[in-house]
Amino acid sequence: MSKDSCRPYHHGNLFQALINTALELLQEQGSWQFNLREVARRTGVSHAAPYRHFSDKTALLTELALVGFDALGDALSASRQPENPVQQQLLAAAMAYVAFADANPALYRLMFSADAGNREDVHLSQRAQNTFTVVLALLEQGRREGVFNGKRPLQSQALACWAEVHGLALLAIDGLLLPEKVGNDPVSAALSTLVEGLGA
Amino acid sequence: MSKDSCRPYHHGNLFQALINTALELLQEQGSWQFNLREVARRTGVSHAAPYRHFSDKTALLTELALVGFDALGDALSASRQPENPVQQQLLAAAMAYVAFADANPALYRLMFSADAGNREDVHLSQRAQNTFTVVLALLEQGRREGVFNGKRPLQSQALACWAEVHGLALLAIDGLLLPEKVGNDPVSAALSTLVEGLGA
DNA sequence: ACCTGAACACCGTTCAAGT
DNA sequence: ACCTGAACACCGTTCAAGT
Repeated sequence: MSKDSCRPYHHGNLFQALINTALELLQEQGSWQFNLREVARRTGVSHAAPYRHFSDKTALLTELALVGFDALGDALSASRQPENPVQQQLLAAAMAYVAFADANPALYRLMFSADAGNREDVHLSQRAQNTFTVVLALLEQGRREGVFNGKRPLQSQALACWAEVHGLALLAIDGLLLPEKVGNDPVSAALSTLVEGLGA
Repeated sequence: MSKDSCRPYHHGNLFQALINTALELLQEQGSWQFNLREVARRTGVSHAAPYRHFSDKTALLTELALVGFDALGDALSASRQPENPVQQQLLAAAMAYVAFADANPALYRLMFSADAGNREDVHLSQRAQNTFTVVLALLEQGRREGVFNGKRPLQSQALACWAEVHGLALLAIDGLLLPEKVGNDPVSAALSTLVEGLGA
């Protein structure tokens, strides 16, 4: 995309290049257990170069997770169809969510694993909370329209939705959603069960 | 517990001793990213000794996951109170489930992470399915008693329950259930929302 | 200002020996 | 039959130099 793309870095933006390579490795190896040395190798720099841009392997992983949350946010935005009834909107958002996780399993896992090196990174848990916000908005709309009930606190219902979707995403990623056992569209079926509980 | 517990292994059952040490490290470090060498060290054997009992670090991890599933099964059994109405039983089982995950975060994560080295270990996914079975039984009972509806296929409802509980467990583990935002008992509140969807 | 090469400590794994 | 010690390849990280 830039003027001379034969040797894009070495004095271009190695920062981005490293992130891209790392995303590739994440996808290929199915986990964040790749080595920094190979990231460097694949990017065409010495194994010490990344340390000029990331203090740590953990720092790289954190950056990847942030990219992931942005991408998830974009996917959810893209799936929005405000002209539909709220139930359908909620379903559609949930399907888009699970589809994202299914398409980027290692990235999705990384986003949520305090396991990695993610510790209590404020940025991360805040972005995770943003996902939560999307659900909240739809639930509020549903209540205003009288489609959803107010039996439970709004926050509880939102949490129920998020947990459901998060759980389905992870079960899907880990190959625990066997279609023979659970029907050909387990996700929408399971979600419908939940949405019924929200009905007025 | 055996006759001479001063030096329990060296010629006792090193197999079990290694597993126990590994479980400790798992709990302490909060992830399966400990090293085999330290497991050996803490167990009082050379770093090569474990390879006499486990072909691999992955093999050890798989064993830990199996232990975990057994423990989870025990926890669920212990929480059974057949005299209560089904909704309460379902709630109680779910609470026990989340409590287990909360008490053994790293172990619970390991149990479900294809991430580790768990690959498609048949034993594991089968034990995971067993958890699923418990839910199925309760749902069936609920239907027989006319307390739960049959709007959706049984399998879908069971999946919805499992995903909900799995999702809550992981959100709890990863510290995303902030009590200020979500009430003092987010889990039971979220679950109630789901159970309402099952009502006849 | 950014990158390289050598170096350090450490880990997973193997294997020839030891008891 | 089970364990040890040395050894190998490899990784994360650092740092003195290079441009």
